[in-house]
Amino acid sequence: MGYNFLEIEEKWQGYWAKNKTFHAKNESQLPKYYVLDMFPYPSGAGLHVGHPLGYIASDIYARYKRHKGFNVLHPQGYDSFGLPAEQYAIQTGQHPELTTKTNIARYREQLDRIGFSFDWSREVRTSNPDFYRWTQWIFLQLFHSYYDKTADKAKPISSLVEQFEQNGNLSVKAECAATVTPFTAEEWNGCTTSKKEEILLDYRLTYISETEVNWCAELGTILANDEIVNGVSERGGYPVTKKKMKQWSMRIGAYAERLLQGLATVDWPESLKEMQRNWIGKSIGASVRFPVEGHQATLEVFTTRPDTLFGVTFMTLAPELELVKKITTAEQKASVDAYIESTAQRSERDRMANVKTISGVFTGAYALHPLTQERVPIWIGDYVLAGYGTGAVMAVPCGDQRDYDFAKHFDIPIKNIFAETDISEAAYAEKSGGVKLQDSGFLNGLEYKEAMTKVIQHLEENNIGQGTINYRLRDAIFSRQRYWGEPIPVYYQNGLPVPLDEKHLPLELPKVENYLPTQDGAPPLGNATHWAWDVEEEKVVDNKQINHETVFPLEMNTMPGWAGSSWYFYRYMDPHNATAFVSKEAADYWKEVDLYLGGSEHATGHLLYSRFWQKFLFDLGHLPVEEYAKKLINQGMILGSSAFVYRKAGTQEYLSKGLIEGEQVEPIRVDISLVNLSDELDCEALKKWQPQFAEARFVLEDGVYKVGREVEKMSKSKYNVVNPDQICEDYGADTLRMYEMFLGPIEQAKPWNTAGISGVHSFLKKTWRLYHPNETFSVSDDAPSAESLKTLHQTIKKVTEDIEQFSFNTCISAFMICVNELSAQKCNQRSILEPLAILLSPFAVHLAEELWERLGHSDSVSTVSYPIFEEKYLVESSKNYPVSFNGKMRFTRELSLELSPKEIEEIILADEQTQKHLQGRTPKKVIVVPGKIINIVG
RNA sequence: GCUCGAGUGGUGGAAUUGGUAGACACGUUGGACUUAAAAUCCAAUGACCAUUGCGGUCGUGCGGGUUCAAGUCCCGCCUCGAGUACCA
Repeated sequence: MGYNFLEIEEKWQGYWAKNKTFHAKNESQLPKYYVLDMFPYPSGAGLHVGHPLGYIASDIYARYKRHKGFNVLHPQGYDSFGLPAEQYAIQTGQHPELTTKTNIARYREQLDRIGFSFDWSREVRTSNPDFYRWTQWIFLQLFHSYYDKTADKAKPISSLVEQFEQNGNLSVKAECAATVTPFTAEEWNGCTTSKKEEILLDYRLTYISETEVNWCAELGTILANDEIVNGVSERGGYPVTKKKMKQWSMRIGAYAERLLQGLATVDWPESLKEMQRNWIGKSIGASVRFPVEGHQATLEVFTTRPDTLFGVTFMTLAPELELVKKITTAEQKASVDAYIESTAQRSERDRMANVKTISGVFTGAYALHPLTQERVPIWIGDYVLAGYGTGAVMAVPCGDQRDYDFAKHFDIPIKNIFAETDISEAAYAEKSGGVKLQDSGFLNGLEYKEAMTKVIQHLEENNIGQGTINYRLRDAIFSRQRYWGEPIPVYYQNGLPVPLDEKHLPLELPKVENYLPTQDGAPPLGNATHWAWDVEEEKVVDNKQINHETVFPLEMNTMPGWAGSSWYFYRYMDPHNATAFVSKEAADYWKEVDLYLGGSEHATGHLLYSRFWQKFLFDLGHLPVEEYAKKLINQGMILGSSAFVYRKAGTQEYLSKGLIEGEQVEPIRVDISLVNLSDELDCEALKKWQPQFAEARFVLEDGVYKVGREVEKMSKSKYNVVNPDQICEDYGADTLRMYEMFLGPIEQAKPWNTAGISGVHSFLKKTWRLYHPNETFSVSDDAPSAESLKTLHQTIKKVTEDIEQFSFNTCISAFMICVNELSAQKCNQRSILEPLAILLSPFAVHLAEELWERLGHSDSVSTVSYPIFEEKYLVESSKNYPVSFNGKMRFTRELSLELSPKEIEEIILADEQTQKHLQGRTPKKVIVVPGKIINIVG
């Protein structure tokens, strides 16, 4: 009877489904543990071997925690709204709802085959109305809230209204739009309702405003900063330009400081935290106000170097700034307009490519230096970004390289305020180094640090500026001109958004004929005929009924992909709740995610937005903790190994890899299924694969055609996809699971290489044979040998330590050593083999179940809580046994601790160098290996 | 440019965190079993020298340093990967 993995795996997958083995309960006396995977986008291509890597790792840990006696929540679901799902639908010409459904079914089939211990009764899909109802609900909470800077938390907007009614906004410290002007209580109370609404919109945590956005015409939508990579869209790689549009945004900036501080409290990879810190981009400095000569206007700038204020010789504004048009003089108007025009047309990518070229125009206007009253020319230049700070800088060419380059380029004077420095070649940008200020009025003779304090104090006393902290993090744009997303639950009355009442949720996505995105940015929901809100009937009605008195148009933008994924992990706790997004009891019991596994590509997207929503919902008292993921591990990507053939330029002749040296060849990707494990190509199969190879002639080396290899991302278009189903078919899911873990550390990116899989597979066969020594199952009830006990205990120790540290590759090595040793010992004792089956069960999940059953148990091994995983047992069993050597000094390192003083002396006397080193002192501990002293302590 | 991270056999990767470098696996070579193949088992496998007997020398990207002891710590380089990109 051999190891029939196909039969065994099918049997146990059926058993788990039937018995709901992995069903987690919300009531339990056991301690809880929540293991979460980042849920997948159900794209059309199905899973490749890279996708399950993280799921396997988290599954092992979840199963391990169950054995340790925890009530484990290990759910799975689908992020089924958003660009990837929609793009696939567009490509295949099918409705996204349909493609999403079929894709999910395919994913589920593939996932089931790998034997995960997910509790599928808790499955969520972000595109289900039951789910997005609560996404919309959270949106409404944000709409009805503002950020109180004094209390440093979000509060209901009603409490802001109360303050306005009593004191206006003069004493209110709240996060708001930059354009807010001060008003008194009288002024507020005198406002019309719609004026009040307009003002409140500047304070709401989600708000609508005219903003400069990243427009991607190909995708027909705007994109958030984190959806743009290298100036092109992350998805598809299409060009992106700047465009002004009315958009919903999320005031994530209000949480910048807390998002930064919170990182210190979570166990996340340092590199990922660093990415978030950089993205938030905190900088400390000052705001300084420069009056504009001959205008009412004041130019406010942010600078990290207020100490260099006396070095200002010009100002630079971002060309997009409104103020530019107001202050430009008649003579300069033509050139300024031309410059504004040319920068507006440049795509993001052009901008990035031309970072080195210096461009700008003088506006003709002058600012007055707030300390010296000198006239300072105002320029515009595209090296100043409209979106950062106030979109204006005070230029100090002697202290900043960009200002220096700009000044040199346009022949603007440079004033050196740093004593004894040479700035003939470059600016002096150092902050330290004992350089003193000169030509700087009351700052003369001071160094960086003192000058900073003194100048900020001076600015504040004279009301020309103040110490300020600035963040790079910008508010997140929340509207997408796409069909496949959550409808935003608002309608428009008098041009102002009015939220729906909670009781009307979900606002369901309407059916439309044409869901394709448009080039001009008109949302596809514009095609919906049934998309108006009747406030009297309180329901969605036909567009024809819009009358702007009782029936109003509904919002046509939808939410971005990150909306649903920003809170889904709480829905798993209580997935069927119809009255709350999660019940208080469920949230209090499960509390937070204990272990979160996913890729680092979400560092500045999902992982930041979800922390923002978490903090917001925490502020409002809906959630028990401020950070939702205690520990996070990034799994590295599994890459593909593409295969190449080399066509001699202009011919049908294909050269084997070793023959291309010095030849003019063109590498062409071929499907990796046409290549065997030794990189040899099946030439006949290639001819049939694609017509372009039908006439191919192959030039062989050593009788075979060798292909070239290159490691790159796994993708259908690169013909390098390895399908997990095929691996399961050939070797079994247990082999797949163990091999993926054996490949290397989980955090590391690594290419898939099927060549090594036989090692893991034969390990499983060997394990099987351990229980079936003569082809039939047989274990003995005799007492185990000391040797076998030692092997088992060493394995328990090593495996436990390795699982705790997520070092699954070394853990599997330990299993291999264990089984090899037990085989050599001809061990067949139940008292060894039974614990071994349990130990193996998080890894070889199906095999362990089968062995467990054969050992005579009627329950599932997955649910067994066994003392071998308990520390008490572990400590006792983990004592190291002496290892004997045939030398003079037969000690293990552990034993050397027990050397008597006399023995230590003997060892020292035997070694001249040691005597010299010790100089008569007596060591506490001596560590010895055969023939050598390797450590002396004391 | 800036910020992280990494460089170890033919290959993937270990190394108790300063203590016998190369665990485990793949690959390769030889052997056993077999009519044969597959499967399985055994042995060898960092390089170089020696080999009837022991053994020896060099070895963790490069160059220095600390230490009885360095893949691991410090200083200076080189290469690769990731993130970010005029952030004032």
